[in-house]
Amino acid sequence: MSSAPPDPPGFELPLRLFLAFRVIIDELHAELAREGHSELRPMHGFVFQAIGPDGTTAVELGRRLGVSKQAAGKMVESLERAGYLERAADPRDARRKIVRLTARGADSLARSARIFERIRDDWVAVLGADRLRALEDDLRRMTPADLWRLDMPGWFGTS
Amino acid sequence: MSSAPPDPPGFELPLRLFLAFRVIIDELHAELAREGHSELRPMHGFVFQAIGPDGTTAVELGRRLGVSKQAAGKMVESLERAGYLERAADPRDARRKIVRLTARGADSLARSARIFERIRDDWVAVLGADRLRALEDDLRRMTPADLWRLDMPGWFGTS
DNA sequence: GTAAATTGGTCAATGTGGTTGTCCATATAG
DNA sequence: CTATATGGACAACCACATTGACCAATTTAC
Repeated sequence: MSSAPPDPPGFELPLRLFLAFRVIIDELHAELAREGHSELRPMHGFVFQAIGPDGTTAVELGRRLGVSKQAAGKMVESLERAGYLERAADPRDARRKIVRLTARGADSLARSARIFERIRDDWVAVLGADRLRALEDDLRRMTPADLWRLDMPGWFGTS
Repeated sequence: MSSAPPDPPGFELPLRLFLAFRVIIDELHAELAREGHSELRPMHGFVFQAIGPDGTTAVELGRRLGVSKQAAGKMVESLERAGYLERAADPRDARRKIVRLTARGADSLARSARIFERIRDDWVAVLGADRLRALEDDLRRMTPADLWRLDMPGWFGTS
C-alpha cells in the first residue's frame, strides 16, 4: 500500500491564503483599469465599503477604518479629487459633512461586484462548485463572523 | 426536496481569504510576542525570507522585496538595531556588505516555523485533515507555483 | 594594462500618508 | 444659560517610501 503524502509545511497555508487574495485583487484591479477605473487601489474598496450606501462622516469613517479622523479626511479629500466621493452639508447638523459616493464611485462598486462574480465563476470552472463551496465553508468556520474588518491601513506596517 | 443554498456573493471569497491570512498572522505574532519577539511585525517575516539562510546584499534584498535599495537599506538598519540582522564585509568583493540573520533572527524564524505548525494543527482539529488538505490543494491550484512573492511593501498602498 | 562601464552602498532632498495637538463652530445635557 | 461633547479643519511632526547624486570597487572592452 502507498503511504500518504506528507503534510505541507505550516507556513504554506497562510502564504497560499494571501497569494490567493492577491491574485483575485490583482485581477479585479486589472479589469477595473480596463473599464475606466485605473486610479483605484486595493485599499479604496475598503474605504468605499466603510462609507456605505448612505454616506457617513469623516470621523465615523476613521473609526471604521481604524485611523484618525484627520487621516480619514485626507483619504476623502484625495478620492474627492479623483471624482469618487463628494461631501455635502448635513441639514440636520451643521457640524457634520456627509461623505457620499458619486455616480462614478457607485459605478466602480457595481463593476467590482460583477467582476468578483466573474472571478468566482472562474474558480468554479477550475475547482468545481462543490469544492469551492467547501472551501468557502471552511474559511467561514476559521474566520470571524463579521466580514467587514476594515481596519487595514497600518496593519501591515513595519513599526 | 430542499433547494440548494444560494451562492455567496463573489466578494466574500477574497475577504475570507484575507481574513484567514490575517487571523493566522495575528496569532503568529501574538505567540511570537509571548516568546520574546514582541518587536517583530508581519512584514518582517517576508524580509527574513528574502534574506535567506546564506544572507544577501541590500541591493538584492530590495529587488526581491520590490523596493528601492535605499528602502531595503533602511529596513536592514532598523532590524540591525533590533538585533535580528547583522552586516559583514564580503571578502570576495569589497563593495558588498552581506546581510545575515543573527542568532536572534534565526531563533525567531525557528519559532515561527513551530508556531505555524501548531496553527495548522488547530485547523486540522476543526476542519479535519482531509478538508484542510483539500483546501490547500485547491489554493495551490489557484495561485502561482512560486510561493515566495515577497514584494509586499507598497502593494497595499493607496497611491 | 588601462579606460570605460557597471555595481553596491551611502547621503540628501522630497513626497505621501499616517500621527498628535489645537482650535472653532455647533449641538446636547444639566 | 452654562458646561460638555462632537465634527471638522489647520499645523507640526513622524515613518517610510521615493529619486537623484555620488564614491569606491569591480568587471568589461579594447
